[in-house]
Amino acid sequence: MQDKILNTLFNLYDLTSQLDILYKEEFGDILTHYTYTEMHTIDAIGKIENPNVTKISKYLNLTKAGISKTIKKLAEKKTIEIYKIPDNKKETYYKLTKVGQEVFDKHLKMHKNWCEKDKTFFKQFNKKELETTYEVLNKYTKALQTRLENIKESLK
Amino acid sequence: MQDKILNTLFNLYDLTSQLDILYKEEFGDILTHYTYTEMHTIDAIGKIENPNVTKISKYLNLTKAGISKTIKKLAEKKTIEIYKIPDNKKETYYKLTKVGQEVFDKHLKMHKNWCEKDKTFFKQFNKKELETTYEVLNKYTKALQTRLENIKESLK
DNA sequence: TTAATTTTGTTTACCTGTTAACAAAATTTC
DNA sequence: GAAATTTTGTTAACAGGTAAACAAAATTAA
Repeated sequence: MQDKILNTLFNLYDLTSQLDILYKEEFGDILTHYTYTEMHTIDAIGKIENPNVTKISKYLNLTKAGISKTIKKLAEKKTIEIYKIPDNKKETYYKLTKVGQEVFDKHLKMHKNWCEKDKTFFKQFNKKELETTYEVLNKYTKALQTRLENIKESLK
Repeated sequence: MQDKILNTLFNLYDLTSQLDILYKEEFGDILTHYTYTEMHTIDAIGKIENPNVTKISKYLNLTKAGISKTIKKLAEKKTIEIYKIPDNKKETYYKLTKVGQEVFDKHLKMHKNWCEKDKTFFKQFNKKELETTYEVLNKYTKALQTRLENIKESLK
């Protein structure tokens, strides 16, 4: 049974990458002009307060170098705007343009729609079942985390 | 609770990419000279019967172009050997060299060790709990698959 | 207030993957 | 058996990520 669970987790993992590919296509219209990463960067800029490269990269778990490049492309596409704050020559901030905001809204709407489907799906299970599933998954995640820490430690 | 489950799944997903990074490092020695993809290609060559580019790419869910490049590097490193079968000028086959076999064995050993830890971990749950978890995950995977199909269909 | 350190963001060189175009070989069709 | 199609594997151009080196600015320490 344990093997079955791990296998299913692997399948889920695999599915997610397919979702990634289709993700942006589901929108149609303007959204098809953005890659997966660009979409997420737009989303981050829409959600983070006074977003700069450092904050975005932390939010998306990507390097500053990577974000720096994506930002550049989005600025060229006029999806975002660059601005500076007086008395701060170091940091650069970004905000969505009108087009950027449209993309952001559509993305959000789509995301909500997706969550709605999830909600309907999970109704078939009772509280106990969901709690058990959560417990197993959560404990497994924590166990993996510990193993990971140990490996990192032993590499020092 | 459903949100908690999805969140945990996301964390698991994120963890896996970290595992990817550390994966090869846990071996030490010769294994540190191989990237994650190279390791998996070596593994595939060791496991597939008469492996060629096409078979390996299907096995690893990567494109033939990608495998073609990895193969080239592994051959340069003398980890694998290229061979042809008489009366077949089209297909090219690969096999592990002595070094390659060592890497393969070590990788296998490490993998078994990993599974052993999983086995120990899952002992804390009873049959019922594991079955419930499996059912939820499996059904969710299938539901996602269906959604994915529908999106693909609507894009045609 | 100067010096040392940290933070910020960019550029460079690289890695690993993709799609698309291709040539060569094998297979199928007629 | 010739022609059309499919299979096989390579290459080229590109996408999107990384680490490392860097300059400029801000902060901390002395």
